[in-house]
Amino acid sequence: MSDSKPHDELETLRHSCAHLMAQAVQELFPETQVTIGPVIEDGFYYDFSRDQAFVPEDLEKIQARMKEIAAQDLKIVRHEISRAAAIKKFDDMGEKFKVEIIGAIDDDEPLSVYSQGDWSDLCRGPHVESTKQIKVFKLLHTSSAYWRGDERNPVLQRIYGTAWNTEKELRVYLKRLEEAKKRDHRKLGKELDLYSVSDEIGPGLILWHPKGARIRHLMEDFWKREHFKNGYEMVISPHAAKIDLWKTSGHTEFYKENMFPNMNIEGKEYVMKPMNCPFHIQIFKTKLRSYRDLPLRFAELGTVYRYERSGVLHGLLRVRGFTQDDAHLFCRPSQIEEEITRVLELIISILQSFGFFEYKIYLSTRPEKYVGAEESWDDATKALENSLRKKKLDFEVDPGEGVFYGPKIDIKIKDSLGRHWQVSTVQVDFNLPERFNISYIEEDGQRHQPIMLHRALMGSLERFFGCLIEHYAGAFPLWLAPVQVILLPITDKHADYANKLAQRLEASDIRTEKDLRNEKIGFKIREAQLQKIPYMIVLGDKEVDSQTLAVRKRRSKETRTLDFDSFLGELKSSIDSRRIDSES
RNA sequence: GCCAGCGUAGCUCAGGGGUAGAGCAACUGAUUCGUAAUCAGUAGGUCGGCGGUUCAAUUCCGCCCGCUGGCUCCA
Repeated sequence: MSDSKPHDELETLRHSCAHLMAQAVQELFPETQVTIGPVIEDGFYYDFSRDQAFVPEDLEKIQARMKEIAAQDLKIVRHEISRAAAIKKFDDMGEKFKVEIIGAIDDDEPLSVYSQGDWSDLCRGPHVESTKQIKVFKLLHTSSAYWRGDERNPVLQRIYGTAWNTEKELRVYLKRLEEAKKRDHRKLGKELDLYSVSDEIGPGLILWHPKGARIRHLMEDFWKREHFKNGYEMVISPHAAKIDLWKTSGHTEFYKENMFPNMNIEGKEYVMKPMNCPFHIQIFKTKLRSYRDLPLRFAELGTVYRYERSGVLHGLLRVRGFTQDDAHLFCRPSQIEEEITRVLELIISILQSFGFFEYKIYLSTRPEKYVGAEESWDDATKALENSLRKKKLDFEVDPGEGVFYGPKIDIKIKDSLGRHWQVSTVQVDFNLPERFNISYIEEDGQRHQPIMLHRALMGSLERFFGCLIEHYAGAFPLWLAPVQVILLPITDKHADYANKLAQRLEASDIRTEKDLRNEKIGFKIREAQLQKIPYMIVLGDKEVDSQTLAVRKRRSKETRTLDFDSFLGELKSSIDSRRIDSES
């Protein structure tokens, strides 16, 4: 089986490698049935039907067998086969999943079988010519998956692997995996004392430790300043509301499976909020709005609670309570494009400030099931598209992938390891204005329904923080570093000078720590380095005598001797410009 | 939630049917030192929880909780 994308050479190799693996598995474990084995980013997987799961030792055996089969130089041959013959062939082999696959293929599409030695598989191809060409590969891990991704279907055993043209490419890839492991925000979160989750509190609920919270405050402060500058007003809403609000909004109908169950307060049902929008709408509704008031931009760092199945929780990236950097814009239809453009500008500017310069942007259009008039959808989609073009942002259209209430733009950031994370989103909403029956008075003196836009830039602060940790491998740029400077006196004779400097730095809003412990300087440097503190200041007799600082940066071993003012000047210029360079 | 694996000191991990061990961290003392680990000592654990098997369970079994890798979904 294969996906429908055109195959490049490496994909063909990987696909053939998946076949090679399937052959090895069936030779070693004859009771196993094959299903599908597509190419994925950086490798491939194959789903097998088998009662027992594969264990790591099995992977070694399978991999060894693959090497043997590859060495046999089996020619990989394609033949077309009639539908009836195909069904009979795979039915005889007891491959009931393959039979099912054939049943799902269009009648007019030719069926092909690829054989290598006595092993064959239904497959569209293409494949390499011989098993011998598959030299560089490694099986990575196993997991389970449902047949066709549906949990009502049988459970399959999946094996993931990777294949490359050269040993060197494989080594580079494995190195990248290792690097990603080192940068894992869960590992760094512990090592740098940024956050934790507690069994006693509950899974998916984050405790921000002082250093993590420090960064969060910096993120929030920056975010708020930028929003005030850009014509937003801050609102604050509670964490729970009566169930009726969510009935009106439609959440109990469309979002129920993601909501925390109701709680009963004096006989009334309340629910933790999974979104902020209904609250902002209530604020909009507290008075009669004129077209002169629009656009109205309500922003909130709003903490929401969503039920996520326990198995999907993941560090900071997938949690049950998180804070969205949310905003809802109410505008006239003619203002959509301008507003979207402004949102896009703000998104790009903020993401760049945090060090993300590459994006993948998706425009999702009307799905099959939708609310609102077709014409409004077309206009809004056009407005989104125009804004993207005006800002010269490359994007892909995801046809029919919009949410039922309106078209949207999603933005994924690319981190320093080339991984993509969904963060920003801008969505047009035709549903809530209708459900809550909101209106404003137009120039014509009549009530009109405003257009409502939802948008988030960082998405969730938790997730964004997780991305930041991994993007910087914990070595935050100076403006974000929880501790910016650490003072390291060589002996306790120099402690007074350190205290004095600390005071002066703190008075200038520099986040400063001092290490007055009775330890050798090498030890203090090592710890500061492991804590990824941007600036280490060594203070000994020389510095005290000359009233200077021996400055060592986290990324270089060189030290420079600076006076206080020029050191402070260097810090300030980096902080004020939110510099993201490898040096700071 | 489902499949698989894991859960031993604050952290990283070893061990294993006869009620536990290392390194780092913590604490105490000595050392006052110039750019990635100074030395010595002390203390620290109902071996995730609850049941079961057994003369005896941290070890074997069951259930529960949590974590990890996936499946599905999404900020």
